[in-house]
Amino acid sequence: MEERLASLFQALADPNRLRMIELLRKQEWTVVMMANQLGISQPQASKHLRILYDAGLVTVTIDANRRRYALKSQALEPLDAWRTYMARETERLDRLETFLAESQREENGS
Amino acid sequence: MEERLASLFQALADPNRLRMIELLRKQEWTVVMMANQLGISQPQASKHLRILYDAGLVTVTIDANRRRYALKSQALEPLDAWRTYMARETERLDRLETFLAESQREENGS
DNA sequence: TCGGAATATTCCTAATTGGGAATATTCAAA
DNA sequence: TTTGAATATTCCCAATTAGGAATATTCCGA
Repeated sequence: MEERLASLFQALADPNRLRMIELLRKQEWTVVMMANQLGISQPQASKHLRILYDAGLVTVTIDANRRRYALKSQALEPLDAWRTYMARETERLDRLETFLAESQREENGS
Repeated sequence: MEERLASLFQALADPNRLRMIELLRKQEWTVVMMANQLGISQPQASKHLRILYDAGLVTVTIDANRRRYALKSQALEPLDAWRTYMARETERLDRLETFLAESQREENGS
């Protein structure tokens, strides 16, 4: 269950990969473009993009000598769903806390 | 910059910690309660809660012998902000892609 | 005051990870 | 066909991490 979401978070849990994803918002990037933009080595760029690919966060288009990496934006949707879920339950918690606090005051007669 | 968000994701990048946060939606939990609920050892529960605490995701109330851990729900807000940011730019990208695709068709005269 | 419960911490180990360096592969261009 | 660019992969190392076991500390209740 949570393994799936945890591995999504794991893929996002690196500054360079977050920067990659943010760059991919705007356009497709090749590995070397990405490496230059981020100031990291080409192998590092390849590795991080591989991790994003394995996590289903990007797609690859083979274009002759190059690979064009693109954002698979719907891959971030589980994150939204989780936040919605959390927000809903947290709201319920807030109501519960209010209720309990009032009950407590009544019990204590104060 | 992204380091901050990356470390938030890092704190969430573990199934047990995700489960903890989900349990904390509903009520406060002590370490032993949490360990029993998740089927993990007490030290493991302590360690994971410590990580969540260091990430600013939970608060601790010292209650005599016990610690009551509670969710600090606003700590998840940067996540929402990032998603909003990403969604906005991605939408722009979608429009750009449509535009480029049309330009391409015009260039190719097809 | 003493025993037990609740908790955090430390030590250890196996696994994972980020980054560097080197290299193999593929493909386009000369 | 040869050269160079683009990319992925492998090997290596240092750092981090999850989990188990043991233990120290704190505090409540008998």
